[in-house]
Amino acid sequence: MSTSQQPVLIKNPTKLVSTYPTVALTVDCVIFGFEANQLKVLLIRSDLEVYKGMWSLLGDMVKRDEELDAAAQRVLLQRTGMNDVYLEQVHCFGNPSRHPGGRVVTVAYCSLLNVQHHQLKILDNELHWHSLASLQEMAFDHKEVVDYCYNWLKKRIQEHPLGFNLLPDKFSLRELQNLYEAILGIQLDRRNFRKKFASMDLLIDVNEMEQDVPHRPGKLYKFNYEKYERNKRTWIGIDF
Amino acid sequence: MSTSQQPVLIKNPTKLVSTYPTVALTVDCVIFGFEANQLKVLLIRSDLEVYKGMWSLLGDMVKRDEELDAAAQRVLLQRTGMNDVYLEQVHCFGNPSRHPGGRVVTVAYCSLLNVQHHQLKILDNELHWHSLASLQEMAFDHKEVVDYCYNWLKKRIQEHPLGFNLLPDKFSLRELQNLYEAILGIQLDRRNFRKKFASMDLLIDVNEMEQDVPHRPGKLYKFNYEKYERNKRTWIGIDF
DNA sequence: GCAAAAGTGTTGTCCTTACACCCATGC
DNA sequence: GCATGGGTGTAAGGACAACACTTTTGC
Repeated sequence: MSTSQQPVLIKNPTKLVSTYPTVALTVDCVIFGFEANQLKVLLIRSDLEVYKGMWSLLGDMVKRDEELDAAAQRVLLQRTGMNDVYLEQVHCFGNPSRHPGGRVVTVAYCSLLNVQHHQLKILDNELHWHSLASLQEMAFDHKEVVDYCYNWLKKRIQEHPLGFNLLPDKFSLRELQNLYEAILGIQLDRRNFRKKFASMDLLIDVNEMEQDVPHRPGKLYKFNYEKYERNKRTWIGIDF
Repeated sequence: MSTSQQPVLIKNPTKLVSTYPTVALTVDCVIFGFEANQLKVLLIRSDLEVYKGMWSLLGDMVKRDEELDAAAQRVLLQRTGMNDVYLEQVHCFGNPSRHPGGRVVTVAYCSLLNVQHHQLKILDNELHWHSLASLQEMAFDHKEVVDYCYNWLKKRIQEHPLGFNLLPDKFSLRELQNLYEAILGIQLDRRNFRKKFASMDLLIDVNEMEQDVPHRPGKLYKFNYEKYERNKRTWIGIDF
């Protein structure tokens, strides 16, 4: 197309676009949560017969004239009743045969939710938190999408304070460390971990203690989002 | 849509997909190069009259049943005559009014080319290397796409040895440092820069010297891709 | 001989890692 | 009193930042 030598200008862009093949476009939300020391992902049962019994991401078509980000927000709202959720575009998946109903290109969005804070208000299609570790076959290419997003998350959480979205407002250092260990799949030294966060000086001691733990209760902290935003660095690294 | 309470399975996915609105889908290639100590980007003149005179990225529709990655490769081949080029998906842009001809969603791909190595064989539509610094208004939302990709590049180049794609096979440390300074827009200490690369031990001394420089010639090096691939780390950081 | 860039080392600081003991609480 | 995790400090090594002088080459 348009490899012409002369600068022949196209006067009617609409006509040009009408010559393009079109595809169905969807968004899929990969919503991570954390509970019982396990990373979870929010799934529903696929309602396609070919994928009978398999789990599926929360997805839907993008409406005419709808922004992609807005579509992802809408899907989340419609499926779970939650809004005002942090959501990031991760990748676009366009394998021509990824959907049995014809070509459907999907844009994957990722979000991290506090399982306690966001009660699921809608439970249609068996919406539930599924353990990431035990996730096997899924509908469409959704396993691939989840894997991609999980890798994205592992990298992302080392550079940005996303983890705090997965915890209660007030959390103990142990909970924070468990979160990092669960997501990254590695063991971290407790003293160094605490020292690290102490030196960052981004945790606010709320002068409260854990309740109902069968051992010495730990102090609770909040994340200092304000200070973090003020001091954001432009030069990157392992840190945040 | 499918917020039904009962598990009524859909038997005909094709019929379902046919109810989705469809959009035109394109790929746009943001090709960075490096020349005369400046970061450049490969552009053509837009052939839409509404954008008369403005610069545009190398883009084209995605064909029916064409992979997104393949489409990006094809665009690059068709526009420049180059193939076997490293290309990465960066972001999907779906603003409903980004194209004057109707809704066109585009997936941006980024590549980094060695300007010397890849002679432009096709020069249609005034294909040329444009200085990134002097880039002003562009057709469509292409300025936004370029800015996004440039930010992506700055981050990416700190974590991956992409820079070597922009240099000749054999390069001097000065050239390498110039590249980093140009891309990141900062000054780096020469001794520390050299020490850093020396300690990484990923450069092969080819026992040659620069030619035709009006000063003391520097040693030339090659990047040790093999060793890099062997020792890739899984734990990330500023390093690579 | 002069201009221009190549090449090279040291020191202080900070960050990271590895590692072991006492403390507070629930039961 | 015992089990469980909370809380703490130090020493060594490695990475990074700051800094100046001599050398080689082209002209």
